[in-house]
Parts: sequence; C-alpha cells; structure tokens
Amino acid sequence: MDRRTELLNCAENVARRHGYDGFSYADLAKEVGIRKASIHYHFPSKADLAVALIERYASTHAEALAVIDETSELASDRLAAYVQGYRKALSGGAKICLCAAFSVSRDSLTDEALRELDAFRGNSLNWLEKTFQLANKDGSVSHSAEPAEEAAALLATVEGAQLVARAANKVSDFDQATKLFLSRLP
Amino acid sequence: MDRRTELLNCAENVARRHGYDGFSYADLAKEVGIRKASIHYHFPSKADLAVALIERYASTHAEALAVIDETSELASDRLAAYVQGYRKALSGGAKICLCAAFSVSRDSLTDEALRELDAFRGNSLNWLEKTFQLANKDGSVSHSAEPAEEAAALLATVEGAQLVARAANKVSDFDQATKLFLSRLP
DNA sequence: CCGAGTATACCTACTAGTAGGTAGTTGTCA
DNA sequence: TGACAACTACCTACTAGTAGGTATACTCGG
Repeated sequence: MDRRTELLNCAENVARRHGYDGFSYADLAKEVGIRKASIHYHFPSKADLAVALIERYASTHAEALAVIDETSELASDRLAAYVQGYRKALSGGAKICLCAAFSVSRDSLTDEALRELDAFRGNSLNWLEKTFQLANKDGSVSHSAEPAEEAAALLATVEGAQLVARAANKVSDFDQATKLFLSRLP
Repeated sequence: MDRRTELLNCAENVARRHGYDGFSYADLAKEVGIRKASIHYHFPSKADLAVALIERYASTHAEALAVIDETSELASDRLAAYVQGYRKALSGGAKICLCAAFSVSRDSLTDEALRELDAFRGNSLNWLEKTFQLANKDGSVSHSAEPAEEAAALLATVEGAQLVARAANKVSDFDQATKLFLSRLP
C-alpha cells in the first residue's frame, strides 16, 4: 500500500472516531510511523486532507451502492443491505460515518470540503429515492410513501442510529433504532 | 444573569455549533468578556464544564417534556411538539443537540460526562416510549408499533435530521427528514 | 477586613505549517 | 553507457499561535 493511501486510511479511521477537530497530524504521524512534517508532503494542509478524505469516502460509498444494485433485485433487499452497511461501518460503536463526523465540525471545513460533503449526501439521497421508487413498483416495502420523503427519513434514521450507538458505544442501540424500518421489509 | 449561567449559555451555544473539541476557554473568555483564567474559577477544568453543561441540558430537556405533557393530551400532539422542539433547537441549521455534538467527541469526555450523557438519552427514550404507549391507547398515531422500537427510531430520526440539516445548513432538510413521521399524525 | 470574583503573568504541551536539507530513484541525452 | 538533472519521499529543526491549567495579586461590596 502506498503511503498516501495509508495516511488516508489512518485519517479516516481517526476522524470517524474523534471528528475533524479531534485528530492532528501528530496523531497520524505516530500511527503511520513517519514524521509529522512528512505528512505535509502528501497533504500540504489539513484542509487538503479533508477534501481527499471526503472524495475517497464518496467514491467508495458510490461503489458500494452499485454493488448492492448488482447483487439485489428487490428494493427491500437493497435497503436492508444499505442499513447493514451503516451497521458494519459503526465498527461496534466506535466509529460513525465520515459525513456525520464532519458535519459537527462544519465550521472548521473549507468551502471545497463542504461542497464535497454536500455532493456525497446528494448521491446518497438520489440512490435512496431511486430505490424507494422501485419499492413503489415491486411492492417489497410495506406502506411505502413518497420516495423523496422516505429517502430523507431513512438517511436521517441511519445517521442518527449511528450517533446514538456511538454515544453508548453499543451496536444494539443501532439495531433498536433501525428495527422499525426493517420490520417494513419482508 | 450570574456569570456561571452566562458561561454555561455561551459554552452550550458554541459546543452545539462546533462540538466539544471545537471550542476553548479562550473562545468563551472573548465572548463573555472576562479573562480565560477567570473561567477556571467557575469551572476548574473543561471536564467540569462539560458535566455541568450536560446536567443543565438534561434538566432543561426534562422540563420541556413535562411542559409538553401538561399542554397536550393526545400522544400525537406530544410527539409533534417533541419534533418541533428539535427543529427549533436547530437554530436554522447552525446548532445541533448537545448530546449529538458530544457523542462525536466521545473519547474526549470523562466517565462522569459519559454517564450524564447516557442518563439524558435514557430519559428521552423513556418519555418517548411512554408516549408511544399512550399512542397505542388513544390511537392518535397511525399504525403505531412496539413503543420501545418507535421510541428508538424517532430519537434516531430527529438526531439524524439535525445532523443532516446542520451539514447543509438548511432547516428544510430537517423538515424533509421528519415529514414521513409527522404524516402519521393527524 | 473578609472573601468572591477577576486580573496578570506565567507554565507545559500541543497545533498546523515552514525552511532547508538529504538519500535514493528515475529520466534523458551525448 | 555514463553523467547530470530532476523528482520522490522523507528527515531535523524551527516558527507563530493555541490548548488547558496554575500561582498569585488585586478589587470591591457586605
């Protein structure tokens, strides 16, 4: 693995645990095993790192959604996989979605980072809306309502479920919070 | 208003905007108009401030829930008021719930602060569960399911809705995310 | 004159970021 | 093929500024 990727992995990990204002170049340097100054070679400023982090996160996320679409036919299966993805990302209650972690530190981010964050959220909502439209056709989700509303509600629910589970450091809180939605699936 | 209260107000405001790791005694000092060192007279350490902040937040929240119970009879009216409370707390997309803001910085908090945070969340869930039990009796919430599941789901939804709205700095994103739930009320 | 509250003046540890330099690799051209 | 230039990836040593926190001195109302 090249150093840049290693740094991104490390930064994503620690950012999702402590938030944007909760990690420093010194933390990364210690973890990766190079000097703090050397990180500036790969990411001149922390703002550059933040942008790279969100960009990579967004593309990984988009790929994951594409894989779900390839793997599952039914809207219900796709949505179950979506929720399961957020559950797995929790890492036992230790990490939350990068998007959630960065949203709290919104005012520390540059405009570019905020744009990337916005794009990420937009893509998620588009996929969800598309999937709830499918649900209205294939009937796999019980009493499915307006796709755009369902999409926004589910995004909020999984992000909130992660936050609550992170607060308690317990995955079971995520499960409890998502149970109601999952009970609408067959 | 006494200085301690003034400091708590200021700290709550900035903590809900930037998170626990996103504000400093220097910020508070500047805002309140006393020197940084003088804040240590009121709150010897930042950990003490954090605990005081959560304690006050929890009791204010509990009072607000009691007022809702006094004001409204129907479960649906109570839940609508609950969601509206979180909407108002958003302050136009600038702030989130203190509990959400602190959850991200979980590892920076002391055990005492974490216990207080846990208690706060517990009280919220209790009230919601109790209210969903009422809903099952008075029938004011359509297809109401298991109260504990409904409670966890709604808490996650409003917290997630705040987070999403904060990311975009738009209250309308909160409204969109809570629309689905509110449509179950008369 | 006591003490609550604030101030000055400091501390150590850490923040992001910069300056200047150095091995080792890679590309290019006579 | 050898020589020289350029580049990559790191280093040590530093900057200015901020973090939370402390010791001690002042001030002013009861």
